[in-house]
Amino acid sequence: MKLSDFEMDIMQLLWQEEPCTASQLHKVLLADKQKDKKVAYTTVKTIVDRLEHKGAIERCGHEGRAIVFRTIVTQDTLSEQAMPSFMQRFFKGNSRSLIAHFIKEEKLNDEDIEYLQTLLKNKKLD
Amino acid sequence: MKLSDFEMDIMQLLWQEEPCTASQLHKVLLADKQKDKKVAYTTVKTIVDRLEHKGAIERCGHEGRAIVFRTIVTQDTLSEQAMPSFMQRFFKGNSRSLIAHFIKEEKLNDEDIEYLQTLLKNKKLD
DNA sequence: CTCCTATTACTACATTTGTAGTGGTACTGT
DNA sequence: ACAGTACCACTACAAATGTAGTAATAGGAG
Repeated sequence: MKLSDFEMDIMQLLWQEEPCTASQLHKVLLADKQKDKKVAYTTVKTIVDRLEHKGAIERCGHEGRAIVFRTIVTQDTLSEQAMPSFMQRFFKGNSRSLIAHFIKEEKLNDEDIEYLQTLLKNKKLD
Repeated sequence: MKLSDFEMDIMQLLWQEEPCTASQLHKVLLADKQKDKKVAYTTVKTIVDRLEHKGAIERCGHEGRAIVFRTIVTQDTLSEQAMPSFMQRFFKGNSRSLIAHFIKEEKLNDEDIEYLQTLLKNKKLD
């Protein structure tokens, strides 16, 4: 399943807020600082419709007249599908340099670092 | 600068092969095992034109009648731009779980692991 | 019960993307 | 010098995407 950027944004919200209605999603989107972009309710609804059509989400009830949705696919499923091609495009499939990039560029606190170190240690033992 | 998937593929080739012409890129694409997909020369040329138009690459000479291109933007520049939104979409900006995902899912040999461990150690010292 | 409003289903449309054809022509081999 | 070919610039077009309007109506407020 391939989702567009905006579709992924909505999925992101749904994973956090589900089950919820299209207008709830719309409100969350508008409330979201960080992005000044305003979209109309119908725009969100269109994306929700497309997600439903693609089988990424489904109806699971009503709230008044509004339809309540929940996700069908998990975040992991989607990222696992998207990851390889993403890697390919940006790091020629070299996972080491991808991970290195993130370790260098992203903010990590000591706890994060220790957690990742543990992961690496376990990986080595396999 | 936002590049599409196919545009990124061509950039990938260019970073490896530059400076080179559209037909050289086409040949490399066709030669590339892994993908059975065949594209016409004109398709590649169209993408090259679009990349030029977007300012991602530029002409740097001729080879017979053919135009030789080279990249303008670097891989780092592009991935740095793409990364935040990618992270956002797939990992809600949580770099720790992104890195964890890759450590768990990707193949890494002992040398890779030791390299990454060193990086983490240095990061901690900052 | 009636009216207002929030929602829905549907339609619309400009852009971007993937994909390729066409017509013209600058080189190249003979 | 001529023909063939490879390459260019331009155009085309369907599908996907971002974005939103419209008509109809179910539910809630009074």
